[in-house]
Amino acid sequence: MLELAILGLLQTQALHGYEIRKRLRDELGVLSNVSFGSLYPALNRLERQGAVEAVEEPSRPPTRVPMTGSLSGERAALRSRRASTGLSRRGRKVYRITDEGRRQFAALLDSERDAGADDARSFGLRLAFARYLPPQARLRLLERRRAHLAERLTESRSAAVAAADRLDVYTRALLEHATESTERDISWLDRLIEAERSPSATAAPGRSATSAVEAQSLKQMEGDPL
Amino acid sequence: MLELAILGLLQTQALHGYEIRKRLRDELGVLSNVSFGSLYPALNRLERQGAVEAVEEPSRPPTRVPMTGSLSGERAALRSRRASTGLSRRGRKVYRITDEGRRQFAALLDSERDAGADDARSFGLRLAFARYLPPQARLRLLERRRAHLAERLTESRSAAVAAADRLDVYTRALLEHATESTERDISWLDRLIEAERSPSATAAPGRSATSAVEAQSLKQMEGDPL
DNA sequence: GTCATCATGTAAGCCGTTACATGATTGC
DNA sequence: GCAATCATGTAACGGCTTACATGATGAC
Repeated sequence: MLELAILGLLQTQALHGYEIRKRLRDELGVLSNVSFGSLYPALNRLERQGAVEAVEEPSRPPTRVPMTGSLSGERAALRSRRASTGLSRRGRKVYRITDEGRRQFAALLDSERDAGADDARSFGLRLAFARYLPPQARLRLLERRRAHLAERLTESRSAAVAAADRLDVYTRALLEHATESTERDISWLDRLIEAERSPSATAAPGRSATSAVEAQSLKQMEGDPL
Repeated sequence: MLELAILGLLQTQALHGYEIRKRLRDELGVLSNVSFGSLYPALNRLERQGAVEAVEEPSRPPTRVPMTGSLSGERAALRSRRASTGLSRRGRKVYRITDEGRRQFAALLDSERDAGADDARSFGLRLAFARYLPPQARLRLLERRRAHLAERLTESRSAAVAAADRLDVYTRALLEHATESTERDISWLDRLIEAERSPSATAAPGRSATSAVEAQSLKQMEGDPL
C-alpha cells in the first residue's frame, strides 16, 4: 500500500521523505495522513530490497552557482526547486527508483490476482497511478471497482429493507446517505469507463491542459533523474 | 471503536457474537467487515472489564413443545421461531450489558475530548448511536464533523490548485470526485443539523415509522433482556 | 452423507499510529 | 533569541486481518 504509493511518486522524479509525505497528503486523496513513523521505515525497507537508491544530499550544495550551465539539468532542477519551494537545508536523503523498483511497482499496481484489492484505498491509489497501466488493465480496474460497488449496493439495500423497522432516524440517515454516495460513485465510474472507451478524444472537454500534462509526464519519465 | 459498537448494539438487547457481527455488517454502515478474529477477543475483553455479562445458552433450551406434542409440530414451532429470531442452536454465549458497560458506553460515545475522533469511522459510529446522546451533544457532534470536513475541503482545494499542473487526468478525476463527495457530505450534515434544530417536528416527513421505532426502542430497553 | 450455515475461538502478523528524540535553517 | 518549518529517525503499542482449529445443526 504505502510502498505502492512511494514507488508511484518516484516514477517521475527522485524525492526525499518529507516531500513524499507532502505529495501523499495533497496529491493522492487517499492515504492522506501517512505519518513519518511509517514513511521512513517504509523507505528503508524499500532501500534494503533494492527498489530505491538513496543519495545523501550534502548540507550545503554548491550554494547558488549562477548560470554557467555546465553540469547539466541536475543543478538546474535543484535551483528551480529551491526557488519555488525554499530548499536545500541539511542532509536530506533523496530516493531514486531503481529498475527493480519499477518492476515491483508494476507488480503492485497490477491488482489482478491481488486479493483484498477491493477497498476504496487501494482502488484510489491504483487509479491515481492509472496512467502507468496499459489501457485494458485500466479498464478492468474501473470495471472491477464498479462491479464491487454494485454488489455491495444491492446487498446493503436488501439488508436495510430487512432491518428497516429496527432502525432509528440516525442510523437510517446514515445508511441512506451511504447508499446515495455509492450510487454516485458508480455513475462517476461509469463516466470514467465511458471516457476510457471513447476513441482517445480525451482532449476535448473544457478543462484543457490535459494533453499538456501528459506531454510533461512523458518528458519527466525519460530524463530528469534527480 | 469496536467496543463502542458492541456496547451500542447491546444497549437494547442481549446478543451473541455471531449476531453482533451480522448487525455490525448490515445495520452500521461503518465497521462493515469486522472479522471474528477481532470480535470475539473484544467480547472477552469487555467481559473481563465487567462491561458485559455472558450467559452460556444450553444446546437445547426446553424446546417449547406446544400443546399438540407431535414431532412435526415441535419442528414447526422451532422453525418458526428460528425464522423470526434465528434461535437455539448449540452453546452460544449471549452477552448482556451491565451498568458498568453503560457507563463505558456513555464515555466512549462522548467524543468531546476524544482526540482522533475526527475520522469518518468514529463519526459514523457515533451518529448511528446518536439517539443515546443528549440533544446538545448530538448537535455538537454534527457541527464538529461539519467543521472538520469544511476545513479539509479548503485545504485540499488549495493543495489541488497548487499542484494542478503536475496532475494527470486520473489523479485529477480522483481529487475532483473526492471534493464533490465532501461537498455533498457537508450539505447532508447541514440538513441533519437543521432537522436537529427544528422544534422536534421530526415525525412530519414522508417516511413515517419514526415514532413507532422509537417507542419500540424504549420498550426493548426496559424489559426483554434476553 | 455431505455441504452450507451457524458458532466460537487462537496465533501470527501487517500496517499503521503516537510519542519520543534530534537537529538544521528561516523568518520575525 | 525564539518559534515555525524542514528533516530524519526509533520504540512501543493498537487494532484489525488472515489463517487455522473445532464442532453443531439443518437442508437437500
